Amino acid sequence: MAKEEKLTHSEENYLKVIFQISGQSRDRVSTNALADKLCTKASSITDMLKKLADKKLIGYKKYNGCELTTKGESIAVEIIRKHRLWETFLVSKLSFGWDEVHDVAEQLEHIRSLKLIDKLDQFLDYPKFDPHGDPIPDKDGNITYRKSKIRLAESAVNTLVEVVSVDEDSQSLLKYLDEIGLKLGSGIKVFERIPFDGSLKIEIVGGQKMYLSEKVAENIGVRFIEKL
Amino acid sequence: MAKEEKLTHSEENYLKVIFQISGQSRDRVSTNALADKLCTKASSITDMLKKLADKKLIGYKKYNGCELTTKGESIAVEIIRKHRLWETFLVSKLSFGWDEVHDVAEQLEHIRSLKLIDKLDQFLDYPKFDPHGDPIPDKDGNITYRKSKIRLAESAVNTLVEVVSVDEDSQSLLKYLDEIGLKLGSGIKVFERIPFDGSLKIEIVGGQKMYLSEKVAENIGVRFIEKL
DNA sequence: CTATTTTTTTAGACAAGACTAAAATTTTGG
DNA sequence: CCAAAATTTTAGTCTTGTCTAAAAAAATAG
Repeated sequence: MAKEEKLTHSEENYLKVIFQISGQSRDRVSTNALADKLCTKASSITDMLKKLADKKLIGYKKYNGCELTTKGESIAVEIIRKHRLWETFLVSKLSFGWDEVHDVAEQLEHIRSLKLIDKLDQFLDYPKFDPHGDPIPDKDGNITYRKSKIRLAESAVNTLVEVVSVDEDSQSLLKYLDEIGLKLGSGIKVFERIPFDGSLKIEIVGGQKMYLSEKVAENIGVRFIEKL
Repeated sequence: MAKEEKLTHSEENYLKVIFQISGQSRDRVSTNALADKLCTKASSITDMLKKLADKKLIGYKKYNGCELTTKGESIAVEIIRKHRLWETFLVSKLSFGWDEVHDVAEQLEHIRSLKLIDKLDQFLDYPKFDPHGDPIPDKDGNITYRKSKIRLAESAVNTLVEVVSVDEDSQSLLKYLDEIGLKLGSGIKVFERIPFDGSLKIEIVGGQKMYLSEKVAENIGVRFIEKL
């Protein structure tokens, strides 16, 4: 049993965001990157990084960013597990839209209860993915990433791909995707990439032909299905 | 639309506890009573009462306790609504025991979402009472108290009564009631009140004959059924 | 390779919410 | 009615997490 010093919501948030920014590759995370994502000033970040380093949750070297320790990572993953399970609950049981769950889940992810999350997981029948297509870590913190996932912005032209995830951070993006009828599982035919602005000429299978900006395409995860 | 200044968890807790202590009769609440219930020092209470008074959530006069304003009361009732709905969720959907829900609900009651609570209410099919038998305020803040409810400690001898509520504050009480097989809806035959310590000789209908201490009997709400 | 720009850290301040110790007020008991 | 006891408030301190402004280090450009 490690010492179960409990963290504040704020500390938990920092760990979560460090995890998210560092990505699968576990890169070191810069102070400014955190300030951006957390909407605070760099000086506040520095303060907190010192505290987290004291608690052995991150490695931190002045002017050289930080990275999670094993302990810090396992806490971060736990928070992400909670976040994604709650999102799943909100969508599948309370019929929230996928664009409405993020803010509420940001609050719910900090509820402390040994029992609650496992019961919720069970109640939801052990879902593997959340409403945005992101994998839900299991009880032991294992995350099974979809190895074949790429960004729509990077997919080749003249291919058919399937939408497997969308970035959940922006409500307005999700609303827009809703409007154009793009969902998880949708097929997308990629016809052409416009050199000028990187936008894509596509067809949502069973739906409309249209152009998607590069920025939108960067926030959509797909897997390759076939050449056209 | 009133100004929707949002309150901290702490402020919400104060309002909730002021409501609970003042009871149906809306009595003024003393500083010490709050300190006891909130497990803080009286000086901390004074500080907070000043803040709440500034925000017009309570009436406060030095050395004379406080009482909720209309605005404060409606916020308190909202928190209680959330608390009781979450408890109901935990017990009826996640199969928590009635003795396990209080602490988690104390956290969940502070989740802020316009939509969440109404959706939850709907999901639970608009329950009228929580797992401890307390009434759940409706969307508009109306609470329908059971007018016929008395404390078991005060019920007459040689009567049959029905358990309609138990105080939820103490996990150990609830566990004990579980052990002796006492539930909401249980019938209790009250045979005798021992003058020495106020304990009661009872029979749980369909269960055992036994003695209940006065302290336990004070925490059980019942309604009269018939004379024996 | 130095000068400027960018990033990061330090120093000092503040608000929230708690605490302790001491002072003030109210209540109570003879 | 006055003295002791209980309650409540004030004053000053602490921690957490944020901020601004200024200093320090690193990165970049000519």
